[in-house]
Amino acid sequence: MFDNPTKIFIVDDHQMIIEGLKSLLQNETNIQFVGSANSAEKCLQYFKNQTCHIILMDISLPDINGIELCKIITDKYPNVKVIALSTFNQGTYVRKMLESGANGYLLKNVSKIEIVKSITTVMNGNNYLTTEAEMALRYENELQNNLPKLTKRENEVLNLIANGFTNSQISEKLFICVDTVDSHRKNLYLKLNVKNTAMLIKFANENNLI
Amino acid sequence: MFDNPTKIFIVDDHQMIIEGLKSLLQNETNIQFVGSANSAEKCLQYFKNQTCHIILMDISLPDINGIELCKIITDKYPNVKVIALSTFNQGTYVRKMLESGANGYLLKNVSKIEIVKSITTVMNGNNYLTTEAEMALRYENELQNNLPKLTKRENEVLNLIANGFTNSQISEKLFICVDTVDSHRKNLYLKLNVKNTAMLIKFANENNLI
DNA sequence: AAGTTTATACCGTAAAAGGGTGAATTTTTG
DNA sequence: CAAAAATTCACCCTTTTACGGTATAAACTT
Repeated sequence: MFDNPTKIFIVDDHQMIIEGLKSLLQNETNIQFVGSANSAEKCLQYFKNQTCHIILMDISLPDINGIELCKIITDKYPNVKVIALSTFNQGTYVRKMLESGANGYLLKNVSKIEIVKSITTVMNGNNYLTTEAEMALRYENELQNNLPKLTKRENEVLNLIANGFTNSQISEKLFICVDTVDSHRKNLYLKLNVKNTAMLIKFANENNLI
Repeated sequence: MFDNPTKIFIVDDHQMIIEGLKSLLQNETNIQFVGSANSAEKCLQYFKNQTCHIILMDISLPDINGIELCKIITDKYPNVKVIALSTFNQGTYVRKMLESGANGYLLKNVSKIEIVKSITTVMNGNNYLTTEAEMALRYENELQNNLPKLTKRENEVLNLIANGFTNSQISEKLFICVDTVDSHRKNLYLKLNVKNTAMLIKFANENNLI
């Protein structure tokens, strides 16, 4: 059976990565490298006149980030598939890229075999996540579910506490009664399962609540 | 004037990076790629029988890290120069690599021109740090100098506070009077220039004191 | 031996912890 | 749409902790 080669475009601000990818893919007969860009702007320029099947797209770009670029591309050119390329394995990034229309997520320590596999998978209409990305995504979900949601007010109070304000100072800032601030503080302790200021701030810091 | 080409060996667990570097350097007439390894072990294997002028060495390797590998190499083979390759721009890494005998430090977003420049510089017997690495190193020094030293006791107390223990609980743990614990706490406030628990924990968290 | 730092300790006032209660408002949901 | 739930606000009271000075013996620096 004869297939047209899959046309690949690469977006990465690191020329080294582009060269590496090209080099890794150059012996694949059914994969054709059609171009590359070091920035989101240059990438968009390319797609004004030309196209491809799959973009291998770095998340961190100099102008706008990969998440935004991915949104633009998948919106403007629905036939173009995006496989995200990242050094970082954070659930947040994986989720955001998928929400922005990406069909794949690879880490840069990927092997040649896995790149080819991801391209084939995505070309067949399925999503491809590298094992680590899948795990990061799952971990993030669990984390998110276990973190109780704080109300706007509680978040305000938490941030003011973290910045060293006392209950009475906070009450002045928010134009509410000291007792109310104290209530919020107590609710924070309850929700976050801590029993004093020190634990509250430590927990909040570790969970990026402040 | 005729020069022998500089022999380059690359150590990186990301095949993509190796391919990229090879690709970037392949047109340089006075640079010769002699081999690569994906792990510290394979790197050391190579040097049992062969050698090179410069190793481009990733800091994060699967078996032992680049810092350790660099120590071993520069110790065993003093004629081999090492240029560190890192995705991360942290002063700590830069310092540790230089202490381990590296002669250069590049970030992976490096351009072809800068790689060649770093190789030339190091071959001429000088050190080459990319601008970002130099700044990170300087910043780290300033940070270190501006952080007041805490005494053993103060550190103990700080950690116990951060873990949510009250002064009286701490006094029981350390077999000292509550007032003494309180004094240490006050000294911490003074040294770290904060005025309450919340700020103390926030500061300590941000500066990796706990 | 003199001076500095560290660890220790006491007192008094202000603030936070911890307990409970309750009511008006907004949001969620059946 | 109305009931249920969550949010925001407010008050009271007691105990504990925080935080402001001040001070002294011990342990290091020089």
